[in-house]
Amino acid sequence: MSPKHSASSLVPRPTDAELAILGVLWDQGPSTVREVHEALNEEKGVGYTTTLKLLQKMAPKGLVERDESARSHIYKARSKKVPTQRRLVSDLLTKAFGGCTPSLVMQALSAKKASKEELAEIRRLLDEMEKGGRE
Amino acid sequence: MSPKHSASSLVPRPTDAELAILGVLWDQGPSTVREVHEALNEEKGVGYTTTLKLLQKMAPKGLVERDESARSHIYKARSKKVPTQRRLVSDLLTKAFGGCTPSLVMQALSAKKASKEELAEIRRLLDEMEKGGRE
DNA sequence: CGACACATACGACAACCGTCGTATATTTAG
DNA sequence: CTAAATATACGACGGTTGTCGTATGTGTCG
Repeated sequence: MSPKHSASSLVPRPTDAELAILGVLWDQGPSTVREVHEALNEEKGVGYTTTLKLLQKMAPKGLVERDESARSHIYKARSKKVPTQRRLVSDLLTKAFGGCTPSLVMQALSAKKASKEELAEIRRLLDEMEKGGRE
Repeated sequence: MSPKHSASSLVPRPTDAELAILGVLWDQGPSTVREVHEALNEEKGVGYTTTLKLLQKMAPKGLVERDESARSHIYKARSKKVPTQRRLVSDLLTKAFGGCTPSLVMQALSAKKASKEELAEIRRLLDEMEKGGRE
């Protein structure tokens, strides 16, 4: 009953670069530009001002919010991890799989071999799902 | 043994509009621009030359190929459906889920409730997978 | 105090995406 | 044969993305 499914499509879908930044923010929690930049540059080399600009552009979009009270502004993810993931996967589901979930799951499983533990985990999810959700 | 895993990253990842076109081509098989255009316009309204231009741009990228022997050129999907789907889902897996497959599967399942049949289908896939692929 | 490090602001830019208008060639109808 | 219909070619454009250089403000250290 509770109106939990707002889905809130006001926030645009994050681009690849934005998603990378959100990933850092989700991992590390609120961070300065420098912290984000350095976490990002472990992998790939990009200029500091690039990260800065990205974060600046993400704020008005509602993807992050910032606290400017300190000299080094603190950025904080505003779109939460799980809903964002769900949104992205849902998007892919309709655009590339015609809404056919098993097909997507199958491709996901064959794209990267999952460990036994992971397979068991998925099985557990299916049990939960079948118990609760009837169609 | 067989070198099936070329993964062939020469073909770029299709964009949203390109994916919609590929979807039509996958469904209908080789088609003229007009056929693609009209199949597409059942849903959304876009100009004929837009579809044309898209297809023209997709050819040099290797996404489609065309037969110009007839006056109305025939376009044919060059990137196959399943590998493309796998590529897209694999992409999302690394970019948004840190490579954690169960997490992606979970979000997929909660994004759109699957029918009992679909759940059973997925279960069957898991069985196959556990039988064949050991980690 | 003065110089240097560091932070933000912001303009610019090349590449790309989706869109369309228009020009031109070819087929077809009358 | 001429006119309308239909096909492709192609340039252009507005918006977005990711990139950076540079300007400017602000702390800090000796």
